[in-house]
Amino acid sequence: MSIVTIQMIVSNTSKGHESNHGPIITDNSSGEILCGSCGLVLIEKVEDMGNEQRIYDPEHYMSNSRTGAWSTLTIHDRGLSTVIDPKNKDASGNPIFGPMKNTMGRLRLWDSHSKSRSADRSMRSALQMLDTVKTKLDISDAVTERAAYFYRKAVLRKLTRGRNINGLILSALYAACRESNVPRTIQDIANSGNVNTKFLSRHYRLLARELDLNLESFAPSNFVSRLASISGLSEKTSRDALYILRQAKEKRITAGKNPVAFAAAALYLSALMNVEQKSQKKISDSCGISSVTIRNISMLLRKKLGINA
DNA sequence: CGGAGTAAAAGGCACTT
DNA sequence: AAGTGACTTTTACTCCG
Repeated sequence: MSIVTIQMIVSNTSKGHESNHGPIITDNSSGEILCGSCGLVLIEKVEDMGNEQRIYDPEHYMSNSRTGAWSTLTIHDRGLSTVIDPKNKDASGNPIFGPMKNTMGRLRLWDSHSKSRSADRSMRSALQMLDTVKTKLDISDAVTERAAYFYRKAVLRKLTRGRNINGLILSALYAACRESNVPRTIQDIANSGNVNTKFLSRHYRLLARELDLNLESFAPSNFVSRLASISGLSEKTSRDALYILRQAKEKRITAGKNPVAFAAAALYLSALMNVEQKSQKKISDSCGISSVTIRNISMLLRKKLGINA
């Protein structure tokens, strides 16, 4: 589909939207088309938003790409802003003197004011938070973009009014992780963002409800390698734990329960079988699940899967 | 101490009033 | 907005080897 076609569709469908919209942003995975200046979702479902040409190699791609740098959702103005150079030099590098110097100073001031005091000041702080947490938890750019997208959607729905920005941006990140199956718990994200878990889960529920997000919970197996390395368990043990979890999945006994708890219990059992026993308490301490829960779930696994350990 | 087990409290969820 | 009930998890405790 070409840009021209998209613009035709946009002009036909965007009733109530200003006709002078900015660059059009497309979201290939959800098939949405957003207005680049106000973020309004113009079209909800579009088929085949991929590049028109087939891509054979990077050079070929670059020579066929029609656009400049990717417009990114994770910079508050999508990387389109300009900054007035703080050095008092003109375009050819000669110093600026006298009244012109004062004018430049005033322009710079206005420029920075427009950035820090305008309506998107909160957007800046949100995206800054997103960036720090992304770095702390080693989350990919793709997932972070997705989080920024959710956040922008939340802003459009006016969910930010009177609400905590950190709560929403962190929920957006958690939602993006859930969607992309990047195993980060609410607790992980809450810790990195210096907010408490209850606060974050409250905001996440709000976001999920308002944006009609229906995200699957993580599979227990996602957490096995991480827990194994925290608790210092062997490769063999985590492989066996994965095997246990696969059986548990087949028996459909994991639904509605904390996936981390299942991962922990499976590791506990497989550690027993591999004679590198860790006490329930030790595992519980390192994974943030109570020893009672580990006990209960490992009992459940023993019963349902016939494990004698 | 490690583990099994339990009662009671707390938290979250869907649904109703 | 408060209440209800089914459900999961935690807290705090006892008992056993």
